[in-house]
Amino acid sequence: MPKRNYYSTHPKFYVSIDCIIFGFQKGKLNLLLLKRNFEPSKGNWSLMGGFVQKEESTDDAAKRILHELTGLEKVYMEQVGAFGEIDRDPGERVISIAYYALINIDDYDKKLVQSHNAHWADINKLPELIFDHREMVDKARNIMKQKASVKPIGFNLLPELFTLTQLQSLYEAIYGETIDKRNFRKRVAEMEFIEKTEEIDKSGSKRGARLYRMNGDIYRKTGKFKI
Amino acid sequence: MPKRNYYSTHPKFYVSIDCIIFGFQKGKLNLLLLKRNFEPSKGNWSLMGGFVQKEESTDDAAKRILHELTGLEKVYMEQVGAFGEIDRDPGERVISIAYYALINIDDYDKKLVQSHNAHWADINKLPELIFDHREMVDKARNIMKQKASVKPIGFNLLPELFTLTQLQSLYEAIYGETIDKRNFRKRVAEMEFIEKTEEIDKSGSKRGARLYRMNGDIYRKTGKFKI
DNA sequence: TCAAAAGTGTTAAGTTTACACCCATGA
DNA sequence: TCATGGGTGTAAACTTAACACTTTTGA
Repeated sequence: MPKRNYYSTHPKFYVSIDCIIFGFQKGKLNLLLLKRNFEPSKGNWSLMGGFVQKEESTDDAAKRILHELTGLEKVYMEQVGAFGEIDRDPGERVISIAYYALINIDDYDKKLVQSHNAHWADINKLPELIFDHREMVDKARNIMKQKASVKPIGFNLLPELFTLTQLQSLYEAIYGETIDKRNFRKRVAEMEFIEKTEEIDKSGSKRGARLYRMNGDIYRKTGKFKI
Repeated sequence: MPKRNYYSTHPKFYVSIDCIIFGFQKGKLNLLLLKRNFEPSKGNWSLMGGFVQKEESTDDAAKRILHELTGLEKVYMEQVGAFGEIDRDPGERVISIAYYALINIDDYDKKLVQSHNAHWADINKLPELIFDHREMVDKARNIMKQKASVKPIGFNLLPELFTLTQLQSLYEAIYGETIDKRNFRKRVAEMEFIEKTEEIDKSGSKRGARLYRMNGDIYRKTGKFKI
């Protein structure tokens, strides 16, 4: 069977990317959502999305689309999976690949985000989302939670320097449950790659709290992570 | 922006499915592989694959493609993820979605499998595979291992009635490590949905071994699974 | 009668959980 | 001076891991 025919008897599809963008602020996990200003489903809330182009891999498309919204590069992203129900997009048959991203809420380009009509929403109080975006969010959240318990990906949601209280409240938000402070700090103390710095953060309390830093090199050499 | 234009400015892609088909036999995990009798990469080993069609979801396409090879229906399948590198298929740009399947090696249609030139290969001694199929296999294996430790999906690889020795050797194959027999049986005994039957299997030993059965109804009501 | 797989409990080690008070500081 | 968040250790409960011998039976 010649090449041209082998492939060309089959149909082609639009392939899109949808991004579940996690941020962490004031003790809450948030998602960056767009109010669509185009059809279909104009005026409704959706994930940031876009179409895969000819000259890019799906991973690159996800990076591009995240960059278009946030201005960020080199962001931690993971694929969530492909969503391929026939009528998932009522406008056309589109197969979508979802990715989640973990960003530091201080770093992104606020004007760019505003210009896309995007807003942060508390992950526990999400508005209704278009299509199957809610399903994507739920799947992303589960995958992220699982991974965050076993790999130090959570630090992507924090500034470079953070207090142990911030770190704990991040993990409480990820797991959706409270954690014992003393047990938490005991575990952190055992991880050498969570380094104590000389700096003190006075913004959260009168007394001030020690700032810590994640050291990726130490982690890669020696690290066992478990929170 | 009118519907037709919004979508139609974007390119379309062939979307394929690749199936990682696990079977369990003689204490080993095996994969069902095809020797391709068509271009590209004719004569090389590959996963069973096919193209998504217009009138089917990607999940349905995966079911269809598995059925075409094995004759099986209602098989346990899970998505592994989308593989979207530009040159992953040297013949054409194809985005592939991988699924893994767990089948009982007694049940499939042997003639159909033969007619596709497919063979079982020990997962620890795989031949070289085309394209990015090896990467798909590795990812599928990790996902399956993780899931099998926490949900009773392993039973899909066993006949309806099985001995505890079979069950243990299945989990040893999945984890790639040996398990203590007494500790293993202790854990099994605590799971009410792994039911002892009245039947004895004499094929594996002179003495004979008790046969057990997985009871899905009991699991759904009360089940905690952890091996 | 013996080889081969089936079956069976106990103890030590390690991990996880529960729990309450003092400290430092700015308002 | 006091309200607020920062910081610290111990003991009990539970879970996991290590370990060896007896039973049955067909060849």
